[in-house]
Amino acid sequence: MSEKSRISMAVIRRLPKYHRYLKELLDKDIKRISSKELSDIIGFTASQIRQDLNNFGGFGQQGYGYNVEELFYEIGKILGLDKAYNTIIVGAGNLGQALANYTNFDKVGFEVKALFDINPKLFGIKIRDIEIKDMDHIDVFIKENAIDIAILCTNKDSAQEVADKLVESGIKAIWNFAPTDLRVPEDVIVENVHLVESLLTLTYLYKSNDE
Amino acid sequence: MSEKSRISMAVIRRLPKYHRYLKELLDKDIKRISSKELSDIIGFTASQIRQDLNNFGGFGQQGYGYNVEELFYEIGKILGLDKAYNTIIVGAGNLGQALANYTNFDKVGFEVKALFDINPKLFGIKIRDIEIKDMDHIDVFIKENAIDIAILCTNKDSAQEVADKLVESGIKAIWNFAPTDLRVPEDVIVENVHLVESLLTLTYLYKSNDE
DNA sequence: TATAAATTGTTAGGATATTGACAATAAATT
DNA sequence: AATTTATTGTCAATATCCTAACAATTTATA
Repeated sequence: MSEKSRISMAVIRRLPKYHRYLKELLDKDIKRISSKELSDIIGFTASQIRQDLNNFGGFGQQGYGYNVEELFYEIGKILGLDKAYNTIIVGAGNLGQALANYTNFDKVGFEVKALFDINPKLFGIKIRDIEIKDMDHIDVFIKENAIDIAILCTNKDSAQEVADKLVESGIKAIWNFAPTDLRVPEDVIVENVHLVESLLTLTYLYKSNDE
Repeated sequence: MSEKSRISMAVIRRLPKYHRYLKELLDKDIKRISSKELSDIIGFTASQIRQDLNNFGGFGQQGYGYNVEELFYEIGKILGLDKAYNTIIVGAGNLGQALANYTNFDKVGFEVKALFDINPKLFGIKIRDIEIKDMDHIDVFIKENAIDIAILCTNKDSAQEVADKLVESGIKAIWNFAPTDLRVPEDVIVENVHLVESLLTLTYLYKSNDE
């Protein structure tokens, strides 16, 4: 059961960024890096980097720094990238279809097993070999295909209803693109991508920029 | 010029959420709301709500609460929604095209004036009357159409180069969907939507959930 | 109209997050 | 081999953010 995490969300949200930058270093064949050097490229203070990493273990070595390959691997493991994830996309509108086409997720081990929609006209259509299926059969599909993550791309009005159905079917992780907040049981994780909120943050900053 | 903002990012990122919830109240014809009631539906503490709002002025009234319509309007103004924005989408791949189709932005006053790409096969194609144009002519278009915001949907490798071009053309606000961090002058605002980072946050929490 | 109830704006206190400093230790240099 | 340099992990100090409390004031009730 969900033991209260001692790691703050601030730290957790920085982890993927470490992972991304370490991947770039790895691609450039850089073998080692100090917190100071990493600070220069990633923009966090060296102190913060050391403290963040130390939440999970002493990956570095005094006088040397961090081994890039090892650290990349370790952070990947912390993020859960030591396993592959089966996902489905619920809502096969523009955004759902675009995400089905988005291959950046594949790279890190996410496979989209199917899209679901309520519109019969879409049933059977394939996006990159991923078939759009009838929402009515989603619960069976989730169980038979060991789906870990549901990517919710419906409109605002259907989102909660669909989320309820996903939870009933045993889904424990929802990546929510619908512009609303979902009510789910405690043991279900929801990560929101609220595009409009992001855009309004941009306009706020844009506006404040020349005041 | 960019006077140092006294409002913390934590507050700024909550504003769009207030705006969204107030819109819902407005749609339900609710005329007034107290910080306590808002707290119950939005999930922040009443104290935080009052303090957040008070950064921008005393919108409430003792013994009464807040007038929903007024507060919605005021927060909209704070977020810069008292004007319309002209935008372009740069990179007409799946994501770019999906965003061109995404009508949720229109609702709050954003108009996509054109898409741009380097692929000649796409030139002239229209998404909802929005034409895909040749990237080579982007600078002229930006100036002639008073573009405020560029929505960057290229791949990682072209992102910086394209951003440079946008900045040269006078763009001061970039909504970045490319999975990389952009280097831009101080007076250019970048708001990132790093989908992979969001997804990895989800897997982290998912994994930690049953440990 | 007088009193009670509701609710804000704001101050102060507490919690959390970030940064600075440094002893401990490894690597590099002489 | 001894000395210098680099760099971590960690503790302490600072800064930021959030919550609790309450006087001031309005609304609702008697």
